[in-house]
Amino acid sequence: MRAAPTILHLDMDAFYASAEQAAKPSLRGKPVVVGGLGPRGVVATASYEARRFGVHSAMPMAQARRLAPNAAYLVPRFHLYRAVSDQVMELLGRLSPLVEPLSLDEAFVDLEAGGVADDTASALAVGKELRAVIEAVTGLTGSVGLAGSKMLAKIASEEAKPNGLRLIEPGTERALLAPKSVRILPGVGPATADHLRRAGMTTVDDLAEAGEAELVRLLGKAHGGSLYRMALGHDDRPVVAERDAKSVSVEDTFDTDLHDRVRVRTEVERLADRCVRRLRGAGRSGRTVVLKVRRYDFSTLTRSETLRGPTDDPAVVREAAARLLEAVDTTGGVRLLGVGVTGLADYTQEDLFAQAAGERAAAGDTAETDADEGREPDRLAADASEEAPVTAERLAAKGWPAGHDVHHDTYGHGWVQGSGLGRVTVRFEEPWSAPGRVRTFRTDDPELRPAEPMPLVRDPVDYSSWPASLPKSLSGAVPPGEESRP
DNA sequence: TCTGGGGTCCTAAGTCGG
DNA sequence: TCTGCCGACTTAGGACCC
Repeated sequence: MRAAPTILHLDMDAFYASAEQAAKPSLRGKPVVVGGLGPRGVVATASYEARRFGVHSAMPMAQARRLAPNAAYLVPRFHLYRAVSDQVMELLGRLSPLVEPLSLDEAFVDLEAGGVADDTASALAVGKELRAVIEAVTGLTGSVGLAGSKMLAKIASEEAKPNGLRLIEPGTERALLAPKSVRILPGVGPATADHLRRAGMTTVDDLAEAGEAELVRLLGKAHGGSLYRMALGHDDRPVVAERDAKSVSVEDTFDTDLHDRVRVRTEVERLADRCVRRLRGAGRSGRTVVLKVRRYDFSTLTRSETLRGPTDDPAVVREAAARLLEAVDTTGGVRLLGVGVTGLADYTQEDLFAQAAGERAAAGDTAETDADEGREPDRLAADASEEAPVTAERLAAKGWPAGHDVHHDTYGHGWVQGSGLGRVTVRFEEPWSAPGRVRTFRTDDPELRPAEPMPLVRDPVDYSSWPASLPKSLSGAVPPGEESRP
């Protein structure tokens, strides 16, 4: 814990949903839900309007639709969110070399390391300016928390939400935390909270009173120890600029459970290839291959195999994943499959061919069946015959995903409101236009084609000299007295 | 009509070599 | 030679985060 509140936590407000509302004037002020639209989708982000209906992230989409049947339901557009996120992170980078992104919409900044703030007043000033500049540049609002540690800065931004700023003065943290639920501490999820509740602890103060020994007894050395320190308001984790990824993985949940063993195998191979593509894209290789299987009853198991050296060879990963699958009982159906690689190393060219051959030989030694003989023909047959059935409905949804931008030669820029039965409904509007009109076309209308998202802000102010000086258009843009929201 | 996808960290058991 | 101990490593699973 440092003496001045110079750790900043930024959290963009309902990020995906807000970006969609900024891009689509007709959705502003309306409930918007972004997430998977398939039968097994969940909510990624709900706008504040949708939250009033009880919709929140991680909720099954079907449940959200029951709660808010009139909300707009959109597929996430990560390209757009990443572009906005890059703008925001670039601004944060001007404040300090120590910026730690947690996701597309969240980051810690060490203001002291950046030399832009060293006391309460300067930290507050930076927080205010940052919020104003982010809104001017991206058109979106974010909430800022300032405190002497990461934990408290994050709690502060949580309390500032939406669209606010909150500072926790060093020295006040213990009293501030005491009456709150244990759930606000990082690392306390539903399972740990339940564990603690059964031991009679529901508030942070209960944890502090219980003492370290008791928490370690309940939760283990690492978890119990760190929780005790957090309960006292102690958190000296540094802001870490770039940390290397430790694993790469891909997974798919299927709309309906897979029962055919051959199909399961081809899906595992597909996932292995996708995983390796990502691995190579990051310029890494890995030594341990992990297979993840979620069964029909949601029970999940993982199987892993460590190779003799790191690889980025798709054949090696594919074969390891296939070997792991052999040992898994999939009767009853498979809901999700995943393939991952851990034990990452910086990519170095090795004798991959020899390694692939070696793994094949090892598999031949231990397999109970003569899998090697049957494998190749099986795979070819599978590729030819096991194509997923594609309905017209699904094709339409794939071709014109809800929420994506389109251009029509006659009507201009718009976005897909919905599609199906050979029709696609488009609303014609731009981020800075008035709410637009809706028209329906055939899905094969030659004048209609997919389009790139438009920038959310038409005339970005010149902020290139920030934070040395604030652009003229922004000075005075911060409403007075907003910094202390209860 | 349940429950995504991408990660991180921790624990515990078992194995192996010294 | 037997036994115990220790550390490193592998594997599986669970909890948590956004």
